[in-house]
Amino acid sequence: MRVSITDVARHAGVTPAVVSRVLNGDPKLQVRAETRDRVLAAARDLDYTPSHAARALRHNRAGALGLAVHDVANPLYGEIILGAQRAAAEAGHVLLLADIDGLARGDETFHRAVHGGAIDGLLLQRAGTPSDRKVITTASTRIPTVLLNDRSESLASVALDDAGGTRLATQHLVDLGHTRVAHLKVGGTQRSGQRVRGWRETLTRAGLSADPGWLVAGGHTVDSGLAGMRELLAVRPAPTGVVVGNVLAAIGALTAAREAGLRVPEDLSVIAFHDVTYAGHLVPSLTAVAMPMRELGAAAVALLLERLGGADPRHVVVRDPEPMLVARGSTAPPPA
Amino acid sequence: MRVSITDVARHAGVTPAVVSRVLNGDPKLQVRAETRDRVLAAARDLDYTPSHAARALRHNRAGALGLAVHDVANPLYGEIILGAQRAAAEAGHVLLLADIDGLARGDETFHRAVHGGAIDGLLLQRAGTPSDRKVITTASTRIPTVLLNDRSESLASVALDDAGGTRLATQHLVDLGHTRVAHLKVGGTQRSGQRVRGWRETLTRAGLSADPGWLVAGGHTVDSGLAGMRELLAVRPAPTGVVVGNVLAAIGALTAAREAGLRVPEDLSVIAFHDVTYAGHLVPSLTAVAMPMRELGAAAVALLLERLGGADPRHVVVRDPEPMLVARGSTAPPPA
DNA sequence: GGATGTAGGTAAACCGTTTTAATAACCGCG
DNA sequence: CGCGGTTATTAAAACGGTTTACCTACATCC
Repeated sequence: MRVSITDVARHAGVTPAVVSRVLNGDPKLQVRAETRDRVLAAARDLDYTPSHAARALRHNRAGALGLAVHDVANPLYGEIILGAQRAAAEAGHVLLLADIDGLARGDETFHRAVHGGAIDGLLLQRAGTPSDRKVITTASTRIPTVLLNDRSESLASVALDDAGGTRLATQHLVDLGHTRVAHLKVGGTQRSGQRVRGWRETLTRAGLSADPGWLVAGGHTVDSGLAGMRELLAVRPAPTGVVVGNVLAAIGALTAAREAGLRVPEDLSVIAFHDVTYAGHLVPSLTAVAMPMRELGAAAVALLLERLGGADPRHVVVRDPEPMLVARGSTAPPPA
Repeated sequence: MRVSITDVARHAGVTPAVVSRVLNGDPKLQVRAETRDRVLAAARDLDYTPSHAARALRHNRAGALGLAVHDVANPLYGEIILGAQRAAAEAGHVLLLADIDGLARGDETFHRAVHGGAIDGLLLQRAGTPSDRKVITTASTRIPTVLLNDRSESLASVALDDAGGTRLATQHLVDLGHTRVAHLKVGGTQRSGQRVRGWRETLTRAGLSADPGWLVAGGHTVDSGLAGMRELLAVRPAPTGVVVGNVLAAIGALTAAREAGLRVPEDLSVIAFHDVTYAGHLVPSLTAVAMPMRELGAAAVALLLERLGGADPRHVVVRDPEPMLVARGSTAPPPA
């Protein structure tokens, strides 16, 4: 049996009201120190924990946040999830995980969770698929929603300093002496645009050309990077360095280069946006720009809680810590 | 405002009781078809969804399951999480994510979630750290708990066919003609023992020696694989093939071999337990035994639900689909 | 025509907390 | 001694469902 507040009350010789008010520190409560102590002792003795459901019912808030992503198994999302989970726990909220593609397949559980008030707010990592739209409309009309890695006019959102990170990556290649630098971008989202901007600006500022032919669409999977790189390798004049918008895509890009008989970094330099633990163990080891994914997740939770507090939706860019260049073996000066 | 069951009742001209019983399909309810239709129509028109909290309070079960892992960002765990999440959703339960190391650091949120009845049961992927013990004692006395990738006498548990997978990997090397096959095991857990058994049995059955010197402890990180492999490379007589207990450790092992000037697979064959999407893009591409991680997650949820239904704890081994050999470029016949 | 049955509901308690308004006990004061 | 003012505590409603027991028509049967 659960031990309820009534049990504690009986044990302490008071009514449930007193127990509740003591335990929650009601400032309007006047109570003798001795009574307070009896209540606290009883609660401790019985190992009392308030019922989550009863609280949720009474307060009309669940103390839970939802997190919906496309690919739980993607290590980058994993970092976001970790950051979000910790921040939520710190704030006394639990984090509930959902799978966007599952949801959109008419997953009734999610609908019930949102409309039934099982979660107070939603973090959403969309990827531009049709599923996203469905999920957003289901959720955002009922509960505050925060977009991760994205920007929106109507909803709150958090993003990384995509432009800054790409600038850093591009500048690294420029500093090495590259004059023909391509960009394998990640997709058609807003953040992709920021990255393109970072790439273009850096080249322009260095007096170099940002040839549109060097801007090719990849994706955030190994295969999309492979395909994008194959495409890019056919472009003339051929670039000597490429900024890849995602670390998994970069792995595919390395494969494509190898297929084409190009040596990395001697013939072609590759630098990835995002870093992963094993990047240093690839062959060649992969130079990357590490982005604060964990902090992104934490910031998203903070923003969501802020919204739950009644604040207006806003857009936040996570710049702390800054994007960091991790120079490894896949970048070098261009061939002479 | 939320639309409550009372609103629906008023709209349909009946009492809340009828609405509840119609919507939940109470077999003991006698109702005219016309009335039933009115109720259903009202519920649809008002877009009614029952309150999660109220149900949870009344039924004394939350409709939520907890999943606690050590490393959310680990791609292997990601697969488990995905499988569990989908299975839970299918069964009408939501999945709640927790971070074991966070929990053990005196995370009050988790304690409140378990003791407050926010989750009905817990899936736990332990790793043999002291944190695990704390979490287990917190949870398992209050709610049914299922151990993932492990075995226990007192608790329910699910595991993979670790012995079978290792047999498959070892046999692959034996078939290629290797006679000196080492095993870089993953740790001190029960499942590690199963793998050692698979390795030993296969070699013995082939009339080969399972030299204790060829059994070295690694781990499930890149670094632990690196360290373990360095150790193994000092052993004489040197093995010509090695079965690595984890794919991340295998990546570290490849690095160690490269450091030592060994060519893979010409001088040394490496095969990993577990497969990941990018394994084919490593250099050399990594031969691996793919294990049904997603199904493991799903089976764990099924077992937990079974326990919630009152069944006794039992141990389940997920054998469907079977471990599958994915032959790639890191294995070849031994040097002549 | 009174007992019996059955279809079609309804009333009310209950789950565990929180919170507001009310009340009892006590005190000093005139 | 009766009154106002604290101080300490309580009673009760409310949150939104579910469920059991009960009630009311109406029809049936002998």
